[in-house]
Amino acid sequence: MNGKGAEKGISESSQTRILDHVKKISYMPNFSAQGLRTGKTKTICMMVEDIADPFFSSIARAMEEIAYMKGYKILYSSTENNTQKAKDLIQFYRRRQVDGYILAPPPGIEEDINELIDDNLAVVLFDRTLIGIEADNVLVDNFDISYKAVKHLIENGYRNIAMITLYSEQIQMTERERGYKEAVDEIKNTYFIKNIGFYDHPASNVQEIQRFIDLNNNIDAVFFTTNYLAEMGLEAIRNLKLRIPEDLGIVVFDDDKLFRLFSPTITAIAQPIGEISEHVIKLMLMLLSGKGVKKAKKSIVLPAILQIRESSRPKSD
Amino acid sequence: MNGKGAEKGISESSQTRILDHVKKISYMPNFSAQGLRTGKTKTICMMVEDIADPFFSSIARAMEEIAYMKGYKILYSSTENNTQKAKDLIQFYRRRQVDGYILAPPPGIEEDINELIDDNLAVVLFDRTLIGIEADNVLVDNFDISYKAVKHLIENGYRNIAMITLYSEQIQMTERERGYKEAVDEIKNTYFIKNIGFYDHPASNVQEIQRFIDLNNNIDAVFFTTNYLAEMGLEAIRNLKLRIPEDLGIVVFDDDKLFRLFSPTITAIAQPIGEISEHVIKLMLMLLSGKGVKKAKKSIVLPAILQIRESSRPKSD
DNA sequence: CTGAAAGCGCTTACAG
DNA sequence: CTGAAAGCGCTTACAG
Repeated sequence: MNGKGAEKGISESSQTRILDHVKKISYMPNFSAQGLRTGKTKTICMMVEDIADPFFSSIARAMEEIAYMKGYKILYSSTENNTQKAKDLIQFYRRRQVDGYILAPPPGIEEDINELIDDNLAVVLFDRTLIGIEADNVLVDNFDISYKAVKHLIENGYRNIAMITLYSEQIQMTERERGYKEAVDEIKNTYFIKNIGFYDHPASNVQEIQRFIDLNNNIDAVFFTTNYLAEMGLEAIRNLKLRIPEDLGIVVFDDDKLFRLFSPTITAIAQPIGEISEHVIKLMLMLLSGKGVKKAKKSIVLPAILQIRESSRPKSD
Repeated sequence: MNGKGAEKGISESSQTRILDHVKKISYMPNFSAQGLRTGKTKTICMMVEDIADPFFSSIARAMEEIAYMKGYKILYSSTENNTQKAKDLIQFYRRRQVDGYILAPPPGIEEDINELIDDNLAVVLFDRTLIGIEADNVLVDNFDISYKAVKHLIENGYRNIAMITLYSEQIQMTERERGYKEAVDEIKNTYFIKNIGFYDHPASNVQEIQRFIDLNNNIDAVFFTTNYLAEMGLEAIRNLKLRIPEDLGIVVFDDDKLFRLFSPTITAIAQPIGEISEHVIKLMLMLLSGKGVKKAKKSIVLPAILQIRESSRPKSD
């Protein structure tokens, strides 16, 4: 029944007879019992900021598919970027003895992650890392693609480029900021940066962005560092009755299926969902198989793609 | 430790002493052992068409939150509307002894669902039902809101209204079609219906829709019965260089966060995500608590909301 | 090589 | 009322 009939020297006919009977009574091993005996549950948990975010839900879908083929099931949870909720979730999953942890970690859970690793549990981080943690991780080259995106605006004639971003010390965000700054530095211009709170009310954020754009009316382009900031920003721009890209060029970090259908279409940075998912699951399976546990941790950095569309087309003036 | 100290007559000091120690050694009961002993796993599975679809991922997020507070964890899976995959998943979850099944069922799994119910497992359906199944379910009034949506187009002066929908016998889709037909019947006009295959290649679907609109050039409005059909339809309309709503009014079933930011903004039917999720979890918890197991099954039908925007504004001619 | 027995960590029925 | 023992369904080390 474990597929080792041949090497154990059990006759073919016995094997078929037994397997037929197993099929007939539709025997299915009890998972709790297996879990109790082996300590393995064939379950991997995945914690992201928000499972309803298109980026994370697409990743979830892709990972689910790959993991399922390997006999693993994935449990999803949304951390809401909340440190305490993430800590609680980790405890919750430990009780459930999940085999592996795939995390897009919120800030402040360094210690909890290190405990997992110390206890020899499989951990793979993605989208971001935390300082002081040695874990396998899969990242996108946030700095490089952000630099390229802003550089693209510059090459198309935009000069006073603003960045609208979160108040955040998280590495994926600081890297995006670093890319923006490096590109702006090359034209020796000043930064126009507006920070938004993650937990603030969307309506007041729209107001904030609106005021920012209005006050800095020399701005001729905006780089939004996340999709939901862009959503609020597009509303602000609409309220201000500014034309895209004539009055304001736009580039957004994270693509959306609908951006290519906007009028004008929206230039966006597309993260390689499929590749990220594949690498994460591959690293996870390697850890679960026992290989690589003692090895040096791997950090995989993938390139993202700038989807150039109309919202950043060359300035005519 | 089970909170029954008082009624068992254990002194307060002993209680605190024990609980303190429990906390110190951070004891956590083993879930597999509990599951093995009690047959309960405090886990609910949820099977939807595609976890990356914004409608389903929003539902997932909302359900996760409610269930988590009640001590339940949710396992998600995408069926891809594939009968065999759904059957496999059900078997997979049975082995794992999940306590409850929340399903947006694909066609052809009637028997599997009835087996679950016969075995006294908790089952709640949502988004759609299947004929011949007696299970608790939560639906949206697809007929009513579709009727209202098409009626709204008629009231705004549109006369030759097309419907672009899936080839599908699923109840949520046939109800949307029925709503369309009832509204068109009232102006005694003909139906313009284009059916699309769920598994066809998106690019060829865009071509199909384009040809349909082009050939029936008297059409002055389109009702898209799902969000992804609208996505393809908007691309087709763009390719044909038709103006919305001057050349073609638009209403879409399922709202998208970005529809209000389009130019023009897109009129859409918004399903009550929060309410659906609450009702589903409530029914599920009722079944899991043992109440209502033997009771007649409940069918809850919720109203949806028509978000009227610019893509369906009154015709001026 | 094979089959019986031990034990994973709980919960609960039961003897004292 | 309380504490020890049985047993959930597996897997695997071990005796025969």
